[in-house]
Amino acid sequence: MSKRPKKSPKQPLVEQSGPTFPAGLNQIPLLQILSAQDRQKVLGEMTETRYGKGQYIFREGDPTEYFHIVKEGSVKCVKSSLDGKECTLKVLMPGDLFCCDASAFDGASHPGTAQPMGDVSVLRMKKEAYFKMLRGNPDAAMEVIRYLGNRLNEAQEKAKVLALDRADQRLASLLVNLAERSGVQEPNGIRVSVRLTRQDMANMVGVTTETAIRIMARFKKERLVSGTAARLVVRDLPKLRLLAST
Amino acid sequence: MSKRPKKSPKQPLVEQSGPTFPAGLNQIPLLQILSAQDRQKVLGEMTETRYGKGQYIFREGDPTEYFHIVKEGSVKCVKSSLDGKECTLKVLMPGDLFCCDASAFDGASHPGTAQPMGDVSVLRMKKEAYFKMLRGNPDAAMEVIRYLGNRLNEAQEKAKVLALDRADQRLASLLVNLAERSGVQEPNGIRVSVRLTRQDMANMVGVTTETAIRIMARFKKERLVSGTAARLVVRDLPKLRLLAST
DNA sequence: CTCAAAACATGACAATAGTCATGTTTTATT
DNA sequence: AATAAAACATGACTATTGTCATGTTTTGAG
Repeated sequence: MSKRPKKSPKQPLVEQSGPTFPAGLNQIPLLQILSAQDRQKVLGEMTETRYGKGQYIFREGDPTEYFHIVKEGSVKCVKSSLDGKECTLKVLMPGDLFCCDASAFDGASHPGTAQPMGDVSVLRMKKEAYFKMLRGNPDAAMEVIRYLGNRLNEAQEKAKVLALDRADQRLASLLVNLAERSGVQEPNGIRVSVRLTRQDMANMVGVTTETAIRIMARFKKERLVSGTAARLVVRDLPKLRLLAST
Repeated sequence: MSKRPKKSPKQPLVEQSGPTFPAGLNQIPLLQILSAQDRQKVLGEMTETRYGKGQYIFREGDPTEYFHIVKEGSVKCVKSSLDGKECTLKVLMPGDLFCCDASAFDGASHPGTAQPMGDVSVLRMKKEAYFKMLRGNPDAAMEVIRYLGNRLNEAQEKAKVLALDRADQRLASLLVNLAERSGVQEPNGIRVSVRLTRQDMANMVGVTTETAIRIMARFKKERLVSGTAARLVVRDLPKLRLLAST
């Protein structure tokens, strides 16, 4: 819920074009479903692009031309209101698809902004090629349906939390999700592998930065979490889970 | 956000089994996409069921066995928190699909409750038959992808509104949506064709019933709306739209 | 290493929305 | 038409969260 509009990006996008063959393409369910030859074909049609801090993958209102897959790093999906407040709807991780949906049809424009969180690498493909691929691969189409259904459930669960829970409960839910979905076990707890400032967390649960700071300070005092931003550790998952659903 | 748990339903479901041929099957994009013979086949595999007030189509936690289409009337998708508060995530209208998604896979259970709003008629189909149909009909699969994508965008827009807007703005958004999506032009405004009490509206925007009543009273005084429940009329759509995004 | 920017922190106060209590009106049902 | 149940309404008070101001600490770029 930050009010200060973000500075616009300075550098042009660093682009590494051409067919992408090797590397960490495991982790991507959609590609693994394809037969070896279909996968080669699809990879030949995809371009890998890297983005860094301060850049945008695309912005709210831009025309929709590509289907995307996160290959490395995290990408946040953000929407803004007219008065400059913004909220983060989803953090995409490697293997996540975006613009695999309706916005990609109908010649519409992007309903939100996609922003890298640190350095990321994204695969993308012209939407026409993507649709053709889906039509020719029932397995791929079913995988996309499964994926979108999961995203829809997730989004609805998020709406429920926003509608019914207090700020501290929403933050607790967020921490539980992060620990479960991107947590790394450590001696003193579960470290969240994505760099998240209090402001980021605030934007994810619909509160002001000050409120997020105050609640996190309380959580820290109660030994539920420790650390900030790059070194955020969940120390008591059960208690947080309890708080989230009380 | 009602706290009083709803009374459980008394009557068993009224069921009208067997193949469903005629009637208002226009309005259903997914069926219209199919070839005449595929459509006949699918209709032969679908069962029409009617539900009335106080009944449930399915409840949160029930096992997922069927794919559903709303044929007549409106269905609300509801989630509850442990302490009995509930929120309405979506009102489904004729042509809307539900359980077309991931929850239907994985042998999972329903993430929310589906409740008729007044009398409704629903078509349903065993999920195995549904999946088989999708695999054999790329056009149908693409339509479901398109549909799910739209639902996801809608859910994310809803999350944004819940995260960033005040109660009166959220209610204004709701009224704008209702007027646009189920509105009937009338001499003094746009009547909302779904019966909606203040409590229903409260559950849709994540406020208490009292707050919804107070805000609606204010809107009435300002001539933005008139009427209650069965006769809710939006009198000044532009002003509401403005308020929603201010 | 330096220094500016970003992130974190905290207090005082204001605005918003929830809670509880109570009463009236409307709506269905017999 | 009678009557019980829902829905609508309103006041008084409380809890939660936002706003604004100000200061400290941490981080990252040069």
